[in-house]
Amino acid sequence: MNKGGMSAVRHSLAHVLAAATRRLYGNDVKLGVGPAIENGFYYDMDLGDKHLVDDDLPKIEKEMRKILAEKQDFVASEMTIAEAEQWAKDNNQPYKLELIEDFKHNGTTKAGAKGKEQSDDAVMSFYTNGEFVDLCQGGHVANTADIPADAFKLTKIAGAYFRGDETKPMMQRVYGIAFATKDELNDYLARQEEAKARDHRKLGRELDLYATSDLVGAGLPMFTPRGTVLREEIAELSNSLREQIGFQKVWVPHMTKKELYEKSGHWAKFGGELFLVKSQETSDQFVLKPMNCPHHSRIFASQVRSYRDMPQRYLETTTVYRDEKSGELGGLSRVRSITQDDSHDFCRPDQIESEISNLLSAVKTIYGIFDMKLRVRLSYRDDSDSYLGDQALWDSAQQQLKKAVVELGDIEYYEQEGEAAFYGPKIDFMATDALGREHQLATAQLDFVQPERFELEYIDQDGTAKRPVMIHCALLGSIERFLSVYIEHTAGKFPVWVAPEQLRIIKVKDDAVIDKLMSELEEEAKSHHIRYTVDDSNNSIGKKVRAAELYKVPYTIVVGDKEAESGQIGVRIRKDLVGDNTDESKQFTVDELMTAIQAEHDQRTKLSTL
RNA sequence: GCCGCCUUAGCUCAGUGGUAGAGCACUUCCAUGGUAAGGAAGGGGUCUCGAGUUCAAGUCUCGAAGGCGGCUCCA
Repeated sequence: MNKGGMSAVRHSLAHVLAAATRRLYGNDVKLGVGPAIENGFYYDMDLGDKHLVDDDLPKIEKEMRKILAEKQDFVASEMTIAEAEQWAKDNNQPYKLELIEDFKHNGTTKAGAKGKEQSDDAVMSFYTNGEFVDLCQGGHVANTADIPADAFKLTKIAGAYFRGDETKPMMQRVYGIAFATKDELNDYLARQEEAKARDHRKLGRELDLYATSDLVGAGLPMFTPRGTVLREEIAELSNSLREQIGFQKVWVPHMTKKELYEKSGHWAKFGGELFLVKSQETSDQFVLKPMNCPHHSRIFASQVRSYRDMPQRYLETTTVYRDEKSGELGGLSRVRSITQDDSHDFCRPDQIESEISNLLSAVKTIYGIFDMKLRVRLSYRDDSDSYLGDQALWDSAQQQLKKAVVELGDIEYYEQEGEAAFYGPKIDFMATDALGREHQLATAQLDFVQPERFELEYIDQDGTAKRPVMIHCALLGSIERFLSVYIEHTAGKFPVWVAPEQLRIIKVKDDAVIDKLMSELEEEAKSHHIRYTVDDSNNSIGKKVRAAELYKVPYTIVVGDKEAESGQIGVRIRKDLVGDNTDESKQFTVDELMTAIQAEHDQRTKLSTL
């Protein structure tokens, strides 16, 4: 196999997939596009009235293996555009025809791309393997026998608009994965299994963290006592980090007249996503707040601000409501009630760098505590005129952003033009989880437009009114989405400081002496502010230990005659907390145990000191 | 929103037109226990909802709601 070999294998497999589907379902199968993708390939097909279902995949896969065994050569050929058009018409391939037309007019088949008109003698390339002919740019293996027959698998069927355009017909996309060897395929499948086992929706149920109800509605999760501990510990961490850099808590109501968003410009842009609330008393039209910045800007504007008062830093961890399209909801990662750890920093233009610098160190600290690696993207404007605000302000702000990132040090960053919001440049943080997946969670965005729209001002040294810059920032993004990531990152094995239940006390049997020790343990746990539960149920010890294991409780103790006599307690510590050299016989006195757990609990406070 | 699949006990799931099931969980009883499931009995269902086909519907058809996968990766 030559260089870039897997890409050729995957692309060739897409052709074999289409060829096999045709053999099974006839040449009427209309073809869309069939590229190689990361780890695999897909082909978009339109089977007319026939709809592929999951059970069809093994049949197609079998046919594909037959084609591989036939050792078909991939043969390149060319046609002029006119010949290609005729070929598409003769073979009833409307989607291919559309691609050819695009090529004819733009010199590329890329959707929406603009290029130059092609001359009549321009040619397009075709590839033939066996009886299967396809318009194709190339990048194939020489022969189907070059494709490892035991290292690919069709995985799923999905609907996909032709070229991702929702005005175009919906086709059926068959996905497959493909690797160089069977071992790599199996590794990949094993990783998928691991991801499935860690799925936050599964763990959310098993660990009793959140619940949903049809009566409440889609995308509106509720948090159980355990889940609420998680939420609040994490929110409190974010709050305290921001308080350390001068942010102050504020509070705003959850509904507002829609005029606020007309003024901010959000009504025009996001109106369709707002939940409307109708007053039965007045004619006012209210909405559930979809963001907090307009409110916070009203707090800023509630007094005359001097340059000495700047910056004004507000923080609020609060829920906003957005009516996402129903198909985009799922678990905790996409919801309609979104709790943001929102912050708004109103500062002078010359304060951007120091403010950003503070926020950056808060972000770095919090992801350090979560044990997630961070990568930073600096998103700048490009030369187009789709950005609002003064060019000089943009230039200065972008320089200050970069300076703050560089001075923070020890963090990977890259710059990208054209990725800024229309209202200002921003910094996006990509966090990597334990399975190597990247998630965009924290952001810091500059905003030159809202201060303008709300006519925010402060009085400068020279007595004139100046416009502040607004910085939107969230360390976690949304608590719900963050939790979905964090649950999967930790596989539910939460560090002690955030664990909903830190200690489980299992009672062996009813007995006066044991009960006395139990009371002592409970008193001590309370005075050390440890989150504990007592299991005095009528079950076997083994079963009670198992229950504690399944809940991934960090510390479990069994209290019976032995403990009551010796005053020493053997502690079962969750495996990931002790490493490999498990010393299960380690004995503690009651006081040693409680002090040790409290120390673990307090670790967060120490870590989160900037 | 659109395409496909799914929805049966609190949970995970069997049940292919003819009397609603299992395991776990729950309750009670027995066992008084020693670090990942002790034993027995019991309670629990408008088969998501609505309409239709049929002598008969959990099962077939249509619609709604909810869930899952997907809808940018250059022929």
